[in-house]
Amino acid sequence: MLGMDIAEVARRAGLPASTLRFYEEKGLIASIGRRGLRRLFDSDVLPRLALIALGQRAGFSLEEIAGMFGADGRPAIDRVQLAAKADELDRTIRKLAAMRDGLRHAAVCPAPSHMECPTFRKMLRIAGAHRPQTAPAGRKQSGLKRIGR
Amino acid sequence: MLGMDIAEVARRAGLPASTLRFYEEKGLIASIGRRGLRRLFDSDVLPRLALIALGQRAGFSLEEIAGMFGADGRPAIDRVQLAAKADELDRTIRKLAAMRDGLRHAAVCPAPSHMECPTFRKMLRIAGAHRPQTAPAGRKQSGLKRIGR
DNA sequence: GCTTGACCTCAAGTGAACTTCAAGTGGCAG
DNA sequence: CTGCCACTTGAAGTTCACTTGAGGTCAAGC
Repeated sequence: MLGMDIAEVARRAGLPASTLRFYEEKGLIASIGRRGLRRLFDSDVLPRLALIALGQRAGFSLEEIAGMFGADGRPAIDRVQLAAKADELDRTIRKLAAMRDGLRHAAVCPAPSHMECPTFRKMLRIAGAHRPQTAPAGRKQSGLKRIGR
Repeated sequence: MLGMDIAEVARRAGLPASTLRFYEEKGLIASIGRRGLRRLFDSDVLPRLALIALGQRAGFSLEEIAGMFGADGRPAIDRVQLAAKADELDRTIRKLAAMRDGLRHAAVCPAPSHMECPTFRKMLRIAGAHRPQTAPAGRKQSGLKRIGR
């Protein structure tokens, strides 16, 4: 098929065309040429978009994701970075699980107010604990964002 | 002690004073008065801030969190909403766990490129699966954000 | 009495990730 | 050839959660 146009990529990836153009501008994807004004994309853009979506879910920023593609255009992901992200993800999962259990308890808790429930207060302690004030200027952006649209 | 000033609240909560002023403006917290120009806060602002932090971690927006406080100023959180959020959190956790396992595998995978690894490709499928294009205009903001700073 | 420093207000700026808009272009049907 | 319409562009706008900056006030210390 020698190249899909942006509309087809958009349809197949479930993303608006504007997002694809935005990604191209950011260097996350590349078109293989034009037909008239229209971008043509190789079909390998689809797994690449899947990888981008994956990276986003895993908490990488678009900029970080862009850095994961080597010069050859194929993913060249640093294995150390991957392991670090996995560890970070693991810590996040633990916190979220504690949170989920707390929420679930609060949803059925017989205490008249959530504040009187020991489980709820415990959850507050977990949530409030150890916030390292490492934000000197302009959002640190190392953590997870916008997981699970 | 009849009221801490903003600096003390900031210190105890580990938040900058600007954030506290911002939260007050948004109706998330309230000062109990002034000493001169300076805001005074009751000590109950601290658990309240913990609850706000918790809500943020659990994926609620500040606006949603503001809606969780009843007229009496005490948390009046809808139990149905809590359960729904717990379920959402649970789905997110499952995805993240799959992701973590995939990342962890990729970090040690012997395949020359990640793309040639079946586990990695499987992870891509998980990540790329079923994106409901429910984003008509201007950020939906219902998902998790900024978990685990 | 003057300086200092911590607070005050209000407006504007930041950053990520997009979306929206106005104006222009290209290919194809009629 | 003309119209149409889906596409193109670059610039500007949007949202969220804050932060920063300018200019002001006030209580305490020297």
